[in-house]
Amino acid sequence: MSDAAAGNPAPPPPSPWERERPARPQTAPQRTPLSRERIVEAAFTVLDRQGLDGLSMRQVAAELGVTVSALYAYVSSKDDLLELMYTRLFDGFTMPAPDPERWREQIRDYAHAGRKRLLSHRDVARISMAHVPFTAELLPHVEGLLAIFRTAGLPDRIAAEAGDLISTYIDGFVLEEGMWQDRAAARPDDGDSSLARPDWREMAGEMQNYFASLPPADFPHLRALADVMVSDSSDERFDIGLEIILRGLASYLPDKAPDA
Amino acid sequence: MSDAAAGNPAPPPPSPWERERPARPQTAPQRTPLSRERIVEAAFTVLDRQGLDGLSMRQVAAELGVTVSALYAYVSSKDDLLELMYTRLFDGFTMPAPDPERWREQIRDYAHAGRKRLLSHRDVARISMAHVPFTAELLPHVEGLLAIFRTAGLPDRIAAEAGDLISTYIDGFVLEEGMWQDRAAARPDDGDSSLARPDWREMAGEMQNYFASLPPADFPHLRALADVMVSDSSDERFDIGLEIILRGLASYLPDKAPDA
DNA sequence: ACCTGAACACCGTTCAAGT
DNA sequence: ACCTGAACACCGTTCAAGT
Repeated sequence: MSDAAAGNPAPPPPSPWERERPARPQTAPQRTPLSRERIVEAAFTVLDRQGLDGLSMRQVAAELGVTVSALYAYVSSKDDLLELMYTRLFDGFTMPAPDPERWREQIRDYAHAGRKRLLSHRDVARISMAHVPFTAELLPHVEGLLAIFRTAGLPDRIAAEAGDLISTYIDGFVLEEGMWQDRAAARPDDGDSSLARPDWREMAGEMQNYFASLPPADFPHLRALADVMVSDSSDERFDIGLEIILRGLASYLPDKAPDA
Repeated sequence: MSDAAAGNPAPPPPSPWERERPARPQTAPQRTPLSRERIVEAAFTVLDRQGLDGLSMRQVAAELGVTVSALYAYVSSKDDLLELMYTRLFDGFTMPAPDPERWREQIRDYAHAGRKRLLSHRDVARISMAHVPFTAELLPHVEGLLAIFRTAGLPDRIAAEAGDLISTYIDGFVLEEGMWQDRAAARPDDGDSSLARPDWREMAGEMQNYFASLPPADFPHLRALADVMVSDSSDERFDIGLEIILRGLASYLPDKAPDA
């Protein structure tokens, strides 16, 4: 399903924020030659294996069996590569036509898809937080999001802020999820049982022990909330925060029931 | 005004997330010797001058007129230094005693103070986003925040999420502010007029031009919202997002008027 | 047309050695 | 007790040279 078929508008001209990139080589591939696509793919492989801090141009080159300098014929800088990775996360992601009767549900779907996207590769929330989606390829998504808010009847100044608000929420929430996972993975607890699967439940237990060890007189509320903070799953906690935002937005709708 | 005088509880024992640090040397200073405090101060100087990407241990050492290796007697790693900087941002910041009648105002004050803190040095929002305030020094602030929410009457699961939500909002908002400023500063527009003062208004004009250049048929909502997105000041936009969250939270209060 | 090799100017961190 | 110097194993980026 192409963007056009899904009703998404064509990408706009490049914005002033976009880095210029070297033109893509147009020759026919002979023997799996390098390409921007292959480089991005290799970068995701390195990212999942080593994390963002271990993602270097040299590692990407090694992954491709090639010298570092070879990459610079296709990619103008590491920042350019990161922007490419950021953009690729949105591949195949299309915005629905705005339905004023279902705007909450549409935003929920958008948020869930966004979180899923950010969880699809390690540390991509960190990459996402460092980028603003005002590039030619991503602007249609922003448009689609604003369309939902405005069609729902939100005042313009609220709709304008709402897009940023939920995008920031998604990025920030998944970023924190990732930090917990990293902390859990970094614990020298049970040796190298599994390098790729940090254990959330183990970390939760440790958190709970820590909160329980706090002086009750000094931290009554933290102790009272420790159970719910830890026992709720990430999915549940994500939905709770999302619902707070949705209710806040709904409060600006002119003449509907306050809790539709 | 000490923490105790303000009613803030004493710092708890170190949590499992905290990096252990070398013990602070207890000798009397002879001739402005190194110290953790001086290193952090120098780090902020370098940060403001070169940004987070230009903040290196070597630059900090140079700022102090000292060899890099000298730093490692006081600071166990660069991450440790960053955590120290993060913690220092909260110095002198105390939470008010929760007042259920004024919880919205108290949260607004907290958010404004938080944003001011993040704007006090360049790129600190990026540092903040990479840290979780669950260290001994910062836990009292979390406690104070949760106290406001719970005392106001919010259900536990909402209160537990509310702290994260507004903290993420503050960090994310200021992070974006900083990105715009960096973009504006990076523009090779009018030479090196002033290295320290990126021009928000210039960037806003450029954004507006860009939005105005979009195909109206494809981006009706973006075009419609471009004016308000750009003409509102950062302060106004921050307050709007904050108010959306506060209204969402208020909707969970049991028996008050929905719009107190 | 595509890639290599070598170089440049940096990093964080460690550790023996100086005073 | 405090700091230096040198080294190690890395970085991103450039550019002449190979094929």
